Amino acid sequence: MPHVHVPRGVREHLEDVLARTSLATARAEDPLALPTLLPLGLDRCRIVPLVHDAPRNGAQYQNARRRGGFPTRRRSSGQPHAACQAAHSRLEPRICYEGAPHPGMEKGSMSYPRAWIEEIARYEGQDVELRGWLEARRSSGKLHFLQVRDGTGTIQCVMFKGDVPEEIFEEADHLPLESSIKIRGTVRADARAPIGYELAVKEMEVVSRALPDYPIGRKEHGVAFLMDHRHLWLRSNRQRVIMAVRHTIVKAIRDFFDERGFRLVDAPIFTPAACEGTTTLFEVPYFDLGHAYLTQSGQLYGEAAAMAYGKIYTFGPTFRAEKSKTRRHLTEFWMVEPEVAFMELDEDMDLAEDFLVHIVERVLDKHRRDLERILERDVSKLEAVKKPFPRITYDDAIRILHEMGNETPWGEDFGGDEETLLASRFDRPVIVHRFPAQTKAFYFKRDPNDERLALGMDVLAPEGYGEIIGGGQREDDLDTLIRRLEEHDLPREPFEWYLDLRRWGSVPHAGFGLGLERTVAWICGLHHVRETIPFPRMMERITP
RNA sequence: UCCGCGGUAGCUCAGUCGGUAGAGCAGGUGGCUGUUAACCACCGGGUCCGAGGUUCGAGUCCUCGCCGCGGAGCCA
Repeated sequence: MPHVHVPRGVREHLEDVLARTSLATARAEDPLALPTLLPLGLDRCRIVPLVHDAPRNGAQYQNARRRGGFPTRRRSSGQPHAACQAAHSRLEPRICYEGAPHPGMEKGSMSYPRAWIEEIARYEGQDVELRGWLEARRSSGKLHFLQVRDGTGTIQCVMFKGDVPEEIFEEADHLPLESSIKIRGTVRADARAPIGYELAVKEMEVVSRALPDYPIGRKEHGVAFLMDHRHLWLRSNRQRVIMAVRHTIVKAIRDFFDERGFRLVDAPIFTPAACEGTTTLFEVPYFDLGHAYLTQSGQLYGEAAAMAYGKIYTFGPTFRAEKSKTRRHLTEFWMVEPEVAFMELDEDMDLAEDFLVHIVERVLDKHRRDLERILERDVSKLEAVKKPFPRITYDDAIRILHEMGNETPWGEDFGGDEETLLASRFDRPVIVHRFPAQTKAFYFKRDPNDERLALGMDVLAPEGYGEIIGGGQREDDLDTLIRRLEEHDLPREPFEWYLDLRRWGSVPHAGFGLGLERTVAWICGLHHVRETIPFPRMMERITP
């Protein structure tokens, strides 16, 4: 077998879905890769069509097939599966793994197997039961188009007057939107259907009739209204995709570190004092000990863990009581923070770079179609996220800003405007390093070549999404660190344990923090981070 | 905390110079066998954010207050 390239991500994706379900459907970016997937145990693959795809890969597909590269499942009749034939003629191929029954394929009502819309292609020509919610209805007298959503997707169900009992047809005409239903019929491919498949309805059963006034309509809504109805807004197609991308990013983050041997260490949420001192903390009563604070960073604990286990990451919620009312801020957000012993600033930047490239690749691999079609994201902007990222010093950045007419004086930190300006000079994330020490927290190590500078680095996302990563090398000398605490006017007592890390086997070490919500907003191309988390917590919003 | 914008039907909004409160969607009724945010006809739907003021007359002008949104600072 000739050497063929396995597209990055396909293998991981298949393994991922196979771990989750035993019936997997995955896209193959490059049909030539299929033969190499066989050793993975995918020897029972078949090709199914994606009807709504443009036939742009048809020629490539045909070519691969002539070379005998495609495993094709045949029915017991010996005839190629109808879906395979369709794929052969004009459509982009999909890999479909046939294994043990899907956990969701438990027997549906009345002997119809239950199907999920996400995998509806699998059931073409078969009778199935869908369980979901009535999302929209278009009616044409003796013909209803019922748009049904089951959480994995939306499908058009076609109900002809003669095909169902009269009272069911009447019921379908008046059933309020968002009523929950079980609907049974035959899955068939049809170019007129929005997703290429539709259900020819034979039976419908109402599980719960909704009130007639579902608040979220088919037309536009204001942000405030939608936020008030966040619990219902999550049902929309757009929010479904955003939450799916968030999930993929979380998984990509975990996989990235797990595959590199990092230990996951959970930092506490209740902390005795400020980690960085300057920012505002949420204070909560704590028994006889007075007050505790909600963590604003797991980093100090991450450093302790790195001294114990070498390379670690923390991943959890973080709280900031800053009165920030901007599109980039939440009071509760998720942050992942790797920390590595014996690592210095340059390697820290290498790690951040590999990390972001990995995340973007995984999202593109899994969600390219949804990003383009539902979120209207320009994915070419994401495809540009390749190594190496430009690395500029703070001094360079100031020089560039001055060239562009921004007069930020040396020594000041960058605001949103400066970040956007800088990022606009590059087509991929840009790393800014070696900041003036006074702009950074007490624990940053100084640049041995210039005491005014801290060995910190920020990664600025393109397109004005701002700082998504902040990190750097930590001060590892005991006496210097004690001096820094004094300079920052911080109490020493709560930091004694932290100082211990420098008393017994101190080593150079570095790490960074990545804001999950900002990353999701950037990758999805969202205007505001509040859409990236199911129930955002903001300065003036704590419900729903 | 500061600066800017806004608050009119269930939702999104229009409302001219101060002169009887409007549209689309949603809801209801009827029509239509391939719709794609379906379409067509008809119907119901209002504390114009609140309080006070100017005026013959205030959704509209003025003052104060409340709420929301965006931005700054700070940060991921």
